[in-house]
Amino acid sequence: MARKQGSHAETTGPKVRDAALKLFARHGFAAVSMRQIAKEVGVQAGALYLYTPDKQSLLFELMRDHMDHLLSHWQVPDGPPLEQLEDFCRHHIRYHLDRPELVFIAYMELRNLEPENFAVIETLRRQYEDRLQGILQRGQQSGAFAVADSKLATMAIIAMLTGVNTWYREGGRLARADVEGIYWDMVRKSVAA
Amino acid sequence: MARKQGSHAETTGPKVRDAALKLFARHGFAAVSMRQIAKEVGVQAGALYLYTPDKQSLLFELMRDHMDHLLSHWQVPDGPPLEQLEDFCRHHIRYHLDRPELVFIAYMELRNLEPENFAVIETLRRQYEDRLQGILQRGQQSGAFAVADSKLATMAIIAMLTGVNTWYREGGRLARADVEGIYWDMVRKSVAA
DNA sequence: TGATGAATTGAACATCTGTTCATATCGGGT
DNA sequence: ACCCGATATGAACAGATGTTCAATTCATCA
Repeated sequence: MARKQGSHAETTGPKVRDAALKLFARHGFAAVSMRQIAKEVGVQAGALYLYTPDKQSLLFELMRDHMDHLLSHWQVPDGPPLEQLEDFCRHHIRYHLDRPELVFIAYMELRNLEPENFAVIETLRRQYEDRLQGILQRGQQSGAFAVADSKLATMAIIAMLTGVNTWYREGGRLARADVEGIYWDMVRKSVAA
Repeated sequence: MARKQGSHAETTGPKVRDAALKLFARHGFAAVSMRQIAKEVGVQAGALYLYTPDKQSLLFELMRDHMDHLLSHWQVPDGPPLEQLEDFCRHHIRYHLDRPELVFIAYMELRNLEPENFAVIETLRRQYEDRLQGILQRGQQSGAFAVADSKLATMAIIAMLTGVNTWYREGGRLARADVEGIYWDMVRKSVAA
């Protein structure tokens, strides 16, 4: 046995990525073996190394691409701080509910990154936080918000919004739009002047 | 070689628990081997089985004891909902800042629990959430709060408060009391009528 | 049709995994 | 001083781990 029928790098490559995403999210990076990923793809373990230099890179690239996309997918819009904050909150929830596995990995597997990789992800995450903090600071200056500490408020809001992924289930009691609205309402009030 | 000088079950038992706590928090359950735990304790791997039936129990008992203690350490006090909520928030932050490792494990290692163990921890966690939800519901009825959905608000508040562990560092810019006060202020406003 | 390179296998590597157990030594009570 | 149970060792188990590589088959283009 060797090369399989219908085999293509353009097909197998994404499959490897998807399998890793699914299994890392479900069982955790450390608990998933290369052989399990290979089985999910429908290939032998050795073939994975045509698509990734090693297991660590599989995790790192998943996280880096996620953060890159998160940052490029949304910019702070023009407008008053209150509108910017609403846009941030609604986008954050929508984006996170659309990608529960990537979000889960990005928050859970930081400690499994090698130091250099960790530093890269930390920088990207920090950029995202800084956008929110900027909004809060400008709103504080303009009198639209009353936040005692913009950094703490940033962390508090992000933690609160990201938490939606721990309980939201498709087809549950609340629709996405409801969730979005209720969270935004809480955030709005929490920073209100 | 066999039994070591100064060996005592009352000494080694807690050491095993502490080593597991420290290493699980730092590297994750799946990434830590029994031999690493043994090394941290200063003992051979086989000796660990004098103190735990297996690795899974080590994790489960850590989590169960944590949740038991969390529940017994605080009850909803008498008084108006606003005061109950403040007590909850301040206690939650204090309790969590005092036990960063246990908290981290309790939130990160749920998926590494075997189904029966997971069910036990889920029940305990649910009890804790229900206390907060009860406060919010009573406040809603009395007109003290305006929460669109008490379950969602419960999850939002707990996520926000627990998030303090991701960024707070001892000796940083803010003292614990400051953090407690600022978080409480945000929560109070977020549910305000 | 034939050749070339891309895609994959399957075996092999050394090392690590959780757990068990016969054996040995230590601590404390008599 | 002696003994027994508590406490530990260290070797052994069978299997899993990430990764490499020669060998092999397939897809594609001349």
